[in-house]
Amino acid sequence: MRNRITIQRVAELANVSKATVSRVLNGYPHVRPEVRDKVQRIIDETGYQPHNIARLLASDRSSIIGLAISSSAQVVFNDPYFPAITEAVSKGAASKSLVLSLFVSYTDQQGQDTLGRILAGGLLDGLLLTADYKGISVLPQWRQADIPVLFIGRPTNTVGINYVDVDNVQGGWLATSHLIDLGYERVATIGSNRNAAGDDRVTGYRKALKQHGLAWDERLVAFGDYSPESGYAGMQALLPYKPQAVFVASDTMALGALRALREAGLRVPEDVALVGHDDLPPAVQADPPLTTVRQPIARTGQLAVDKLAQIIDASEGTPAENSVLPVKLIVRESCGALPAK
Amino acid sequence: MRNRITIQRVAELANVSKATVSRVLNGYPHVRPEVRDKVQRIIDETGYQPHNIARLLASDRSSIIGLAISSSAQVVFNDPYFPAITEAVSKGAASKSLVLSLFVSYTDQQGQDTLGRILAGGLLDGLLLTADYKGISVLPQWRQADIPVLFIGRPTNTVGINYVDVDNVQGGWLATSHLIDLGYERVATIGSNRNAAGDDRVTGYRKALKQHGLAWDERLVAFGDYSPESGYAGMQALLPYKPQAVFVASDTMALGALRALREAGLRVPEDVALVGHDDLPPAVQADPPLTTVRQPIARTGQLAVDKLAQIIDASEGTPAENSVLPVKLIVRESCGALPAK
DNA sequence: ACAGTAGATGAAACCGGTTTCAAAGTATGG
DNA sequence: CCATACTTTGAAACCGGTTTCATCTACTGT
Repeated sequence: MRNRITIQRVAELANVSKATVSRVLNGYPHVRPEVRDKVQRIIDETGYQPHNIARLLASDRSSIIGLAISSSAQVVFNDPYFPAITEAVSKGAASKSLVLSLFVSYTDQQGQDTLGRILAGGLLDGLLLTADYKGISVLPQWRQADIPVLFIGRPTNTVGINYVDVDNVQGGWLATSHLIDLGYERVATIGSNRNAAGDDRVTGYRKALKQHGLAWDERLVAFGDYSPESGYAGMQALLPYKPQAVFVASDTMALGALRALREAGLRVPEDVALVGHDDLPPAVQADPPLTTVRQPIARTGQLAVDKLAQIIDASEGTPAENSVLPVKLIVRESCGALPAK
Repeated sequence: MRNRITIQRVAELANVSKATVSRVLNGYPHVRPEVRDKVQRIIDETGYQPHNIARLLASDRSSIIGLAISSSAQVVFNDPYFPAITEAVSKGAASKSLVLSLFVSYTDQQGQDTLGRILAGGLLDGLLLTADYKGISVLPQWRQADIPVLFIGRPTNTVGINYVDVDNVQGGWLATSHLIDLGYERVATIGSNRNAAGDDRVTGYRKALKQHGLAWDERLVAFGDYSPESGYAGMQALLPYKPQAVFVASDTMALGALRALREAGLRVPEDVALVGHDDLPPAVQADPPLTTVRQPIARTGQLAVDKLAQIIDASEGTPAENSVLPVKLIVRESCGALPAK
């Protein structure tokens, strides 16, 4: 960097020592107001900006957090959930003056190597991980780096790890109860067993059935992998058993399910009612617009950053208190509660 | 960091100086093979990892590049283009051992502040910017930081700035020509004038018309903002003028257009043929699947990283040579060239 | 008026690497 | 066999901040 202004230069101009400038910079006490003002003026006049890297080295803090998005293969950004959470985390980080670095596909070999190297290099103050697949657990890399880690979504096979999650059981329950309350009796589901969220939503479905005195019928339960194709296949598997209503555990799968219904010549909601989950943009665009369960993604992202920052600051007593955010039913046309437009 | 192994410790264990270890680490010459081996052995045994931050400070290189995604309001990650390019850039960065940091919404006030601070702090070696809106130009922040910058997509009002783009003129031309070749005569378009890509696609459309001796009819041209809603509105505006075929300048808008057609009781492609642009996942999921122009997004991302890295390394003679990647027509059902399934 | 203490300040060490430079060692050529 | 050049190596400076610690000043209470 050619001739950047350094703290030394500012100190000279203000006739004080580097230490004093540093104190002003960081708002520390023990500086006389007039000195503080003078230094501040010089800083403003020169447009001095502290050199991040140098600051990091000295303070052993980088103010950089990582967001690692798992996923095998191409699925990554196909589900709009990931972009949404990424955006939310990005904004959360900005609001706390943290820099966000992004790692896509940390589960494949190259991703692991990259991430491992970064972690060992001490660049990151903390790491957020999306727990979107079962089997994600504490990988050796970050166990060794002992860096603060927080999962977004509940990891399945790891205890003592902090996470921020939404209440997926409630999601499944809300959707299913709504359908039952509307009078449907053969209520099916297209769930997923790929991750904890999928399990939870099915649990909510089951809970609602039980509570309303309906029996669990294996043939009315299909499983998918959050892709539209799997929703399509799931619906085709359900059709022979004549469901009156279906809770689809993700909007993305619901789009596939819609297509299967259309191809089978069935109308939504007249012949089969549908409720999705997530309330991502495609839900509104669908034909008919999807009744769905809204996850507070923006809040999830912000909260994840806040909690991670908190863990980083605490450094010692890791506050193992996890957060589960509530979800909310959004009624549109696909469930039959509203008249079609 | 508690008790990390430092270069000093490695040097002691190997009975050499820090300088020598540094040479081994960076593969510099002037180290006797046996010394090199010994140092390497110690490094392996201890699992030593150089401290990134310290290295950065000393070498004035961070190996961190930024990706700034512009956009006002909520639009950001609604168009699957952004997630796709983000993923591509992320992988590109990983393949070059660069760390990627992400800045969403760099055009609003907070985003600008954040980015400005980071740039001035000298944390980033280079910056990639998505040129998705007209009016994005060289902001004072990075002009001052004089950091290497590369646009993804062609910026409209800036010269002498490097960019990587896809051949949008060709895209518009391919789509329109295809429709004309299929025998449609009233070929409309839903374009966009929000960015250079939009302009170019319309230019391609116009070029194809001219080349086939068809007249430009103002009433057959609508403009949108890449949202499904604007595609919907655009199609409604076109319908009174009875287009036989429409080139929609993005798949996302095409989805909206499809909905407008369905609501008008028109079948695709029997009544109106459609060609989209981008070939993002929704194109395949659409009903009917969209004929569209495929942009090589993965390659764009990788190329952008490569070029940025090149500019960073060159430091002096900025190679102002820009790249424009070719696009390709993908024929599916919405254009009527194939029989419906 | 004076001991005691709190506040303000600067010098210097430090963070963990890279890079320069001088010195020592080794090979080459006349 | 000696002058010359080239390779190998380590000591020390350096990158630009933060933090410790000692010193000096000013204020408190008696």
